Order: sequence, then structure tokens, then C-alpha cells
Amino acid sequence: MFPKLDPLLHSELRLAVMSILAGVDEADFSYLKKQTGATSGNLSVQIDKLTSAGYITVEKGFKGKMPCTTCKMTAAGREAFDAYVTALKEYLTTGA
Amino acid sequence: MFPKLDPLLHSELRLAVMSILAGVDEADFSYLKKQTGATSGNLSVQIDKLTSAGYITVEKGFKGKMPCTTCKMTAAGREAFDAYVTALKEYLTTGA
DNA sequence: TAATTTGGTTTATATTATAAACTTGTTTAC
DNA sequence: GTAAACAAGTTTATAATATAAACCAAATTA
Repeated sequence: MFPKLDPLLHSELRLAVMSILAGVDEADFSYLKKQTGATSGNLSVQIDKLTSAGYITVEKGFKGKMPCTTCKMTAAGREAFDAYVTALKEYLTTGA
Repeated sequence: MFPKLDPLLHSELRLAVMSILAGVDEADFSYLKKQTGATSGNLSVQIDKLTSAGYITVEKGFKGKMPCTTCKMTAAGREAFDAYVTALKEYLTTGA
């Protein structure tokens, strides 16, 4: 009845990051930080987790002289996100 | 852009409980346990939290000779649930 | 009447999210 | 030119959370 929710996505900040990446091809650290309102530390940690899970890829480069970390959703990430959305709907529609 | 999600509802088990109660007037402990697949301990704790938050009320009585704990969603709980669903939608629809 | 089941609660543990502190390098102001 | 402030993160510590394990009391069954 209630499907298990992917714990990697059932997290406010990680979900926000995935939501952004789902609609945008790629986004850098600063952009994600501004959009989510998260602290750098928190964002850094959650990006790591999404990367380890294979849900996103991270590319480190420079924009001018400044370091710039760019994130991109993977196919696996897209699948997981879609599955999560589907699963969650079971919880949001009351049984009535 | 991304509204804060009520942490009391952003929990797999509590959300499942609220989802059930949203559609059913009232439900007892055993029923909730069966429907959610949760352990008794976990369910007990989460019911406490929802009660403390004023999202549900708990009535302890007997069904025959057996103790029976009945849960019911409050108006505040309903509001919180609706607000949570609304907020969550911001996360589920990709920005694209 | 001894063992098992029902219906839970309490307590302990392991995970998680989050913030605080720190690092490296770059601008800007003096 | 150098000191102060800022950008872009990372690492580490802490606080909160979810979950399960252990426990308890009463009722039922063997």
C-alpha cells in the first residue's frame, strides 16, 4: 500500500537539488546554493551523497579564475526521481 | 522558491499514518500497524509525536477486553497535511 | 497453569541533517 | 605591495531523527 520512499531523495535539500537539476541540464554550486537557500556545508555534503548514489555527476572546473563546481543529473538520477514522485503520490492522495 | 517542509510530516511513517487518517475518520493502532507495515515501537513513537503536535488525537479504550488505541486526525492536522502536500508539489514539478 | 499472543511502551542505537569551523585562493582597499 | 574582505567549497562536530530491540501487562489458548 505504502511503497518505500528512497531515503536518498526523501530529504528536503537533496530533493530540492534534484528538482532543480531535473529541469535545467546543469547547474553550478553557487546557483544551487542561492536557489535552495542552503548553507555551503550542507549543500556540499548532500551533493556528495547524490554523487555517491550515482544520481548526479559533478565536474570541477573554473569560471575565469574562480573554482566552479557544476552538477548534472544522470539517467539513473532521473529514474530515481521519477520513481520517488510516483511513490510519494501514494502518500499524498488520501485513501478516501 | 522551495518552501520549508513541515518536518513532522516529512517522515515516511508519520506521513503514511496521516495519509490513512486523512481518509478514514478514525483508525486504531493495530489497523495502522498492519497498513503501514511498521513495528509497534516505531508506530507508538510516531503517534506520540503527531499527538504532541496536535495533528491527531488518541483515545485509549477497550475493544471487548483488549486495549484499543484509536487515532483521529484533528482540524489542525488536516490543515498541516494539506499545506504539506501543497508545499511538496513545488519540489516534485521540475522547474522546466 | 504454562506457553503464546495481543497491544502496546520504553529505551538504546544507528543514521541523518545541519551548522560551525576551517582551507585555499581571489579581489579590493589602502 | 600587503592587509582585509570575499568566494567557493570541504571537513568535522553536534543535534535531531528514525528505527529497532527489549520489555511489560493482560488476555487467550493448549
